[in-house]
Amino acid sequence: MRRDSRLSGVLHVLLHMAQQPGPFTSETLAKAMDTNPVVIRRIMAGLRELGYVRSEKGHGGGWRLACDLSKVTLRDVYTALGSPALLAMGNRTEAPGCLVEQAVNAALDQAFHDAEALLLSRLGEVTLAMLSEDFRKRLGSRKLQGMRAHGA
Amino acid sequence: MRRDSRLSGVLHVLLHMAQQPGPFTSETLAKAMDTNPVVIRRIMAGLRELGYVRSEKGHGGGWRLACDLSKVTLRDVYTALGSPALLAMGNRTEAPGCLVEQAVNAALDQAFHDAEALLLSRLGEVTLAMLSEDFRKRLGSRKLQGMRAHGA
DNA sequence: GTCTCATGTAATTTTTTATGTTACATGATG
DNA sequence: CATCATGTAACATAAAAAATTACATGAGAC
Repeated sequence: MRRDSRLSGVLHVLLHMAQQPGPFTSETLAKAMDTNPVVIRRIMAGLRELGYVRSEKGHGGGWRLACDLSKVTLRDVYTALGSPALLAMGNRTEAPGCLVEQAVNAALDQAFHDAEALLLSRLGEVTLAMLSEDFRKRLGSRKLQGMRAHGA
Repeated sequence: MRRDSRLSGVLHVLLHMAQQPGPFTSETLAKAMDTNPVVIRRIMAGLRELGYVRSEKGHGGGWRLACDLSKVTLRDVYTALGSPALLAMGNRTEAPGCLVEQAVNAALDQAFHDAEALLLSRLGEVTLAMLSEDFRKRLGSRKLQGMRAHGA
């Protein structure tokens, strides 16, 4: 099963943008994510509709954060992507006339629903600000490591 | 994201087999599941290795249940399929040198892991016998409905 | 024995969907 | 008005599940 990495990707972009003020062109972001500018625009379009980012055309244009990072959760970002499927498994067929199928679907749906609810709940607990904070902490650690490696 | 329906499919087959003793040919099962006999054999192969079903060649051959339905959980069946991916989303890349990527992955992995654990736990709570029981209950309801429809 | 039936499995094709790419329109700035 | 950047549609690519084809193997039936 191929796994959808758009959420991971867009979070990556947003955190990079949180480190510097300036506007970022799709091309710049695409290079940082090792993908294509059009892919960036496609992903960011959903975020813009919800007001998380802004875009400007022409000279000096590009993408800019337009939200309070402490107010936006990973779940919000997920929603901005169009709420793609969370689970890799599904029922063989909806609208089953077969009673066996109904029994199977009922059992699986229950388990699937619980797992999705938990996942969404977890995503709702983490804000972009928390991620950014985590990133800075890691940055600090790496700097220390580097100093130790050079004999400081 | 295309959703893997093998678990749903194989449960369907097993429950159908639980309703009658006789051996079932791959072709019969395939027809009931509206798929191809080879797909059935492929799916059942994993179950056979774990001893949940047996197969016999030649005249009068076919597939037969070989386990106590009350001892086999949906999680066991899932494992027999080779434990395919449960979640439709994943990290953009493993082994990330980028610290932003590390921060993002850490947050997502936590949420993903929790959801997977819950799903597996739920699947482990349901046995094939329970599903079979649920099916019979539904069968009873439908019969009653039919009788009412005919004015009984 | 050999004919038929059924599984066992490799190889190939189809289908679906995320992703990548090309092309061109629109708008903003110097 | 020339350049830069987004906005999109249209098309190409890639990966994986599913379906299909083809043929080998083994087990009764006659």
